[in-house]
Amino acid sequence: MSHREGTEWRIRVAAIRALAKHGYADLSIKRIGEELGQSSSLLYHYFDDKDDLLLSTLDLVEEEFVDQRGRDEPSNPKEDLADLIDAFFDPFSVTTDDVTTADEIEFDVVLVYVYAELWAQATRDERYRAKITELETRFVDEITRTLERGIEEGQFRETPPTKTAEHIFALFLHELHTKTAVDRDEATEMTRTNLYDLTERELSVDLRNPE
Amino acid sequence: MSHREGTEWRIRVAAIRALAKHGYADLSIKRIGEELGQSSSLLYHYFDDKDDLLLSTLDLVEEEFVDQRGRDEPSNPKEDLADLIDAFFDPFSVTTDDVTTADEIEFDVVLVYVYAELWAQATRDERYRAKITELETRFVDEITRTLERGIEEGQFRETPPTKTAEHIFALFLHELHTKTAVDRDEATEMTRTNLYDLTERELSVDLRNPE
Amino acid sequence: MSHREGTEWRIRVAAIRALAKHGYADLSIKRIGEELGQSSSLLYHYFDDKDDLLLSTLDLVEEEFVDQRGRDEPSNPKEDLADLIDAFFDPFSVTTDDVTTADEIEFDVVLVYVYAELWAQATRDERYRAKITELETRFVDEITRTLERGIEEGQFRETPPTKTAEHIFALFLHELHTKTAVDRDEATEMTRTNLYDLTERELSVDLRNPE
Amino acid sequence: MSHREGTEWRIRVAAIRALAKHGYADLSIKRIGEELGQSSSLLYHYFDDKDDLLLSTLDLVEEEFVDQRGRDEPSNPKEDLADLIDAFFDPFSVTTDDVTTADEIEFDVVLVYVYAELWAQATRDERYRAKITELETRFVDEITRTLERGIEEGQFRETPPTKTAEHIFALFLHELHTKTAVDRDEATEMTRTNLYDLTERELSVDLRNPE
DNA sequence: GATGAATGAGGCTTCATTCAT
DNA sequence: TATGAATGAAGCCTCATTCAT
Repeated sequence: MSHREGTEWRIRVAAIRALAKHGYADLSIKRIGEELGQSSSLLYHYFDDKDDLLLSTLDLVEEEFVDQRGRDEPSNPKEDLADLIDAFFDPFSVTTDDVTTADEIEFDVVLVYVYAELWAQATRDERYRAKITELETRFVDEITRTLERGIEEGQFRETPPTKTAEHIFALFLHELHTKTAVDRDEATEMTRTNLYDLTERELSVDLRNPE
Repeated sequence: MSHREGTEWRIRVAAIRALAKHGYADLSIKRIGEELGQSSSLLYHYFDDKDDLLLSTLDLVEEEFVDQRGRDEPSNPKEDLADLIDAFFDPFSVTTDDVTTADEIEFDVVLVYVYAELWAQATRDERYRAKITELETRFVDEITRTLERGIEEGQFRETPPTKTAEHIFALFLHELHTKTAVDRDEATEMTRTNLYDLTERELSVDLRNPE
Repeated sequence: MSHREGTEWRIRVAAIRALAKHGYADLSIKRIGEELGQSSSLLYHYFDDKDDLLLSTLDLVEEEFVDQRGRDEPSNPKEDLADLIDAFFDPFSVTTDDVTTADEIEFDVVLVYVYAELWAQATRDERYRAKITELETRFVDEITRTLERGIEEGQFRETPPTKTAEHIFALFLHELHTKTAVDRDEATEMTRTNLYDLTERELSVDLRNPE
Repeated sequence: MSHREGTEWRIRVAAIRALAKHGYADLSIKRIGEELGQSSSLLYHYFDDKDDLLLSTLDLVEEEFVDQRGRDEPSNPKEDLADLIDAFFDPFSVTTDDVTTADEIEFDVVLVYVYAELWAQATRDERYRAKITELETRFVDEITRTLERGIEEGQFRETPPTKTAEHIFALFLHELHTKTAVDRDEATEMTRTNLYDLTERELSVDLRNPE
């Protein structure tokens, strides 16, 4: 995949890693250069300015997401839904401390943290908001389509797919938030339970016990 | 109430307003001074440094929250739950643009935006994380207690209160996120629906149609 | 005179000296700080930015000019004209090398060099152009008024005062230019001759030989 | 004419145009590259560094000047003087705004603006001063020679040619200055008048009314 | 002949903070 | 209590230049 090579791509990756490590508020051009292992002024050959680079970072998050999603052919809705949930929850097995400290974190882990990091910017900058909106729309759409397929195929109970997809996404956010921003261990334990209860009730399907 | 007066309190309020207006990443001592209408060096008489002030800001968020909660005697669990939900959703009738632009925003509106603003910091700074954790614990506890009271009084169906409270909180987060960080109107419309469906199903109570 | 004191005034003076020493193109905030003997960031307490400071510099040139002019009561037109010419030519007894090297140059000498330095900016920046225009207008007006007085009093021959004043100013520019920008010694020697010939012919008065 | 071709010549032209457009203080290698439409690093094949290029730029100004002058055989001194004056005044029919904005300005127009731009540099850099000195000497010499021919042929009154030539040049400078650096319309109108009065008086010849 | 990658130095400006008053 | 003066560090970005291709 050609877009996974070249200096421009390396800079974007460095920006993402630096963002995960230091956070948006403490992210400096200098630190991106350090993460890159090259002169910080180099990035001005490839991006207009800091904002341009950071915005493009969100494109990379999306590209990765698309690549990851497009990898497997959709087949069994129930399994697809389970996979999607796992893919979302997996990164959180890596703790925040690891992310802010370690040097070599797997990329999909880092991406989740970057996402959380840029929420706050989306509140004030419409460019960030537009990108994040698109990303989430895509994500929720994919859940919705999986639900629809399951309903068509009679695997899931009939339920308003959009509403249920949004509900699932809400529980994802809860997980993301409690894992990254607070120390409420009892809460994080509850997310999956609530998620499985939800699917059970809404879809009449139990994702926990694959028979 | 003594803690609502004096220069120290005014500084904290100014910090909160400046935080809501500019965001954590673009919050400077100078801007707090501007919001305060006094010299920025004044705050060094009352706080050790910027961090100290900002941290103390979270105390104020908590104080306000406590005051607000403690105002009314708990009475009817169903009504209490409905009030709690309304209190959370109300601030979002004020748009993000208003918050970042206007000068005189009602305080409880500002607080919600500040809260979203500080999530990201909590990821990296344990002091923020501790405060936010405490705040959320308190908030979820209150929901839990309300549910427990309702169950005791037979107003709600028997349900694991902690789990359900956490589920309600997840939907609160969803609302907070979609209202502040993305333009997904269809999503924001769905939050309340999901919330009411949840209470109906879990608690066998319909908060929408007070008979 | 109160405007001749205080940090703001000292900064403007430092800017002027640095401008004379290094020239507009090589004038940096750092160098102004060095000339001032204080931190370069200090100037941001008194001026919005570099441009603001430099523009204000021209105000100082004007203030000095006004003060200098307003010092003596106008009396004898012939003597006044001679004084005015001397005041303009005097600074050029200090060579360019002195200005760019020495530390303590008399202020009215420096001002002339600053003036030449900012011409080029006036071509591109209307704010500079406006200030320089005003300054020159004032200067030529004063020459004009002196001529008018001389004509009224019968000391000078009847001549269109505006046109002659402008002609005199043209010869001033010639002096300024040849003294600062080129090594054409024969030209500089000729300026005064041309100037005296002009007054003799136009005004029927010989400024060289006060009888 | 070989010196009017090739990449080196194109680079010099680009430098001149960029100089006229942005001014010396804001002239960067990058901008020259943009004006050239090629990579900025190209110029390091033809010039040692920025200074070298800019200095060579003045050679081009001189070459153009020489070409322009050498074009016609000197014939009638009176007509030659009139032509010379016209050639100097013509470029100023193009306004400063045009020069700093438009893309395709006639070359002799641009040259005048470049000349004014480099005065300030000549004050501090002897290499610039040497070139500008030579250029002006040549220019004034040509005026002087024209005057001498006119005197020899009896077309002009006997007058010290050097002094008068310098006086004419002073009025040229006045025109250059008022047209480029200030908004003093009344002054620019007066320059020609003064110039014609001068020739009439000094040379007993009226350039305005060719009978 | 021509380019794009790369860099270190330096540009302007904002920042958090201290201090004397 | 409150302020304005003052500063050093750091921020983002542009610059002139070199080098490999």
